[in-house]
Amino acid sequence: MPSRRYAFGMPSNRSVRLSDIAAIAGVSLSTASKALNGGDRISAETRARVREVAERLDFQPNALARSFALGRSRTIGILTYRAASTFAGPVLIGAVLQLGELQQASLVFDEDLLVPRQVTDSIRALQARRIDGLLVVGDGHERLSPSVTHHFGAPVTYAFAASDHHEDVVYLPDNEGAGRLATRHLVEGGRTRIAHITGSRDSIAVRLRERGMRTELEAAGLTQAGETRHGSWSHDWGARAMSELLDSGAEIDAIFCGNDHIGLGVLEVCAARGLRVPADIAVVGVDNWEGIVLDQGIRRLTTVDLELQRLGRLAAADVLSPERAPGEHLVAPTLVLGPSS
Amino acid sequence: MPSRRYAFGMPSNRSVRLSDIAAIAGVSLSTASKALNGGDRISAETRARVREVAERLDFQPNALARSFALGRSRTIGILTYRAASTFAGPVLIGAVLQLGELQQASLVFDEDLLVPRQVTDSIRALQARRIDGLLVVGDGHERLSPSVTHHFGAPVTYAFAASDHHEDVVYLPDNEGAGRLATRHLVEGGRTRIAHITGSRDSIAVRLRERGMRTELEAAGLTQAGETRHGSWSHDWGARAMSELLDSGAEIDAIFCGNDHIGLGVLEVCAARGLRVPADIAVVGVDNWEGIVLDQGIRRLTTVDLELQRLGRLAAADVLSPERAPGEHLVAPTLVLGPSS
DNA sequence: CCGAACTGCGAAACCGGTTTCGCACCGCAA
DNA sequence: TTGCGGTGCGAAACCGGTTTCGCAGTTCGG
Repeated sequence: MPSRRYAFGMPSNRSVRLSDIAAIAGVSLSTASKALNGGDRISAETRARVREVAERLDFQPNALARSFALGRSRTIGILTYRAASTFAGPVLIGAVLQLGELQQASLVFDEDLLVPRQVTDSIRALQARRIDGLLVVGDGHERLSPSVTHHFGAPVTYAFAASDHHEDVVYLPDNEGAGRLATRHLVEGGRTRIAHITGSRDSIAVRLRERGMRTELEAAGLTQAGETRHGSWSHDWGARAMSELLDSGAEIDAIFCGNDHIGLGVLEVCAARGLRVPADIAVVGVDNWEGIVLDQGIRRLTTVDLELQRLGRLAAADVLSPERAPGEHLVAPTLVLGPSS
Repeated sequence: MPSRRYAFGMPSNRSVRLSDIAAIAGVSLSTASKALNGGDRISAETRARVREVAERLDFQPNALARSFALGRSRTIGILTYRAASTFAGPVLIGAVLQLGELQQASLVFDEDLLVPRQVTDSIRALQARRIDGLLVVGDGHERLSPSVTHHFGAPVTYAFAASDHHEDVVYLPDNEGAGRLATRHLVEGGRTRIAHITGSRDSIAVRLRERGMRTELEAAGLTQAGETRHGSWSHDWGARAMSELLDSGAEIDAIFCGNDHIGLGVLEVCAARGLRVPADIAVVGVDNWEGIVLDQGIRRLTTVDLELQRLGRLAAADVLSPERAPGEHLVAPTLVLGPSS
């Protein structure tokens, strides 16, 4: 961002109104409005004349007046649950950026969806602002979000949150697809002895990723190398599980890790034991924890990106879409290649 | 988020208007307005009666009509430069959450501030929406952002961006303070031989953090252990620099790392060489890359959090503040304790 | 040649608040 | 009693668009 000023007019003390355009073009207010908004029952010449004048005077209709007249605020409400968290953050950013591209403002309330009193207040505030739609951003689909759809006349979409009402429109990451994608990548790389180290069995995401792995292994006619090792999402767990796995004498040529913390722990053990990655062992994680890498040489792990930001964008676009399909929409994950496979 | 519905009224097909309140309370529109908005020249009894009616009918003034009448959109524009990046993201999230708490909508345009054409379009769109203020979110203060302040009648604040106009209101992380904070923490822990491994000398942040370290060392009557090692922000560089440092035979009991990638690389080398952390060597990073840790046992590094989200909040609140002080505002970093010190 | 249908345009209502300003009424001092 | 300032309230203007509907003029078919 080098120093630079943009050639651009100062904001005039009194902005151009539609009535100014009408007067100069020699037509009435209603005709000018129709000319600019593409209404019918107007001659081509008149339309052209009005548009020419509007262009010349750099007419920008007052969005406030327009919103008032049309009853549409061009604002989408966003109800988040711990938006600052690692995973909800990208969803929120994607949503807000997408809405901006669609010229929609975002009104974000971050509430604990567990506290009805707070949610009630937020809902009232959103209703008063006459929002054109609502996006509910959760914290994954480990738990169900209470449906708020029935409070609004405007469309409601759930992102990264499983609503407890099955007719709601819901966008979720495809965890099972992530398991398939990682496994397929390893299989296509010629790996045949693939182990799995992941988080707690209580997590729905863990079970879905496992299932995806199993599906893909079966499709390839392979069996998993040993039992899945369940633990926590931490680096330490990844290192410990990997050590145990190696100590057990299991023959493995690849590890699918439930997330990148675990994956980095696995990498550390490989380095310490002199195993070459990816020559001896390939490692794939999930989450793209290392993020968008600008500098070269930072990324260490091949990983599956759940595309949370894109999920936010899709869900936000959905709120404004004329055709909305009820039910769950899974967002396809992508493979991010790193030096570990 | 357990399954649960909120007791709450359906949106009525026709919402309550101020005229309804006025009619029921037996007063005129203007009186009703004054009663609710706290205007003067109205008796206490009338005010109470009107308010009671409004309360009873659950009156919520139409925000669109109000905005139109007052000419204030209750919307703040946000102009970002690569909002999806690792560092700008938290700033944006903080800003958006803060604005929500202040009942302000956010209109976000993510543009390449290098391309005047795009910025010009965004500025026009923001002007047309009659935004009440503008927040410009940059990508740190490595480069100057072109000032757009003069395009708007509304207040403009720069967050995580150094404007090229010195009278602009700018919020930046206190990188020098981060260097001081990390160093002081090590000194107070009894460390006396502190080395520094960091990123490229070209980076302003690198130089500021170095300066902070130097200041604090001098205050403690210490000297830095060896020369600062400049490289990249990567894990690999951290590991390599640490190995070289140890091979050189330098006596050190602490490392201040320019960021957490480097810090984690350093930790890995310590583990490989059998150095006990923090007994033999303390390590401190910057960025809080490991983020908000919910599970126990995930964090490995003591680090300095630059409080980017809080920076976003402060800058957003500043836009709406009646008293805005021109110039740079530095946001104080915080120390996040981990097992490495 | 006449009536119906269609075309192009404008007067006016409407969206729902806020704010100005004038009127009626009151108490109080001269 | 008169004059004056202050109080409580309401009629009406205003914010700047969109939309309805009616009128005049034209075309066209019978």
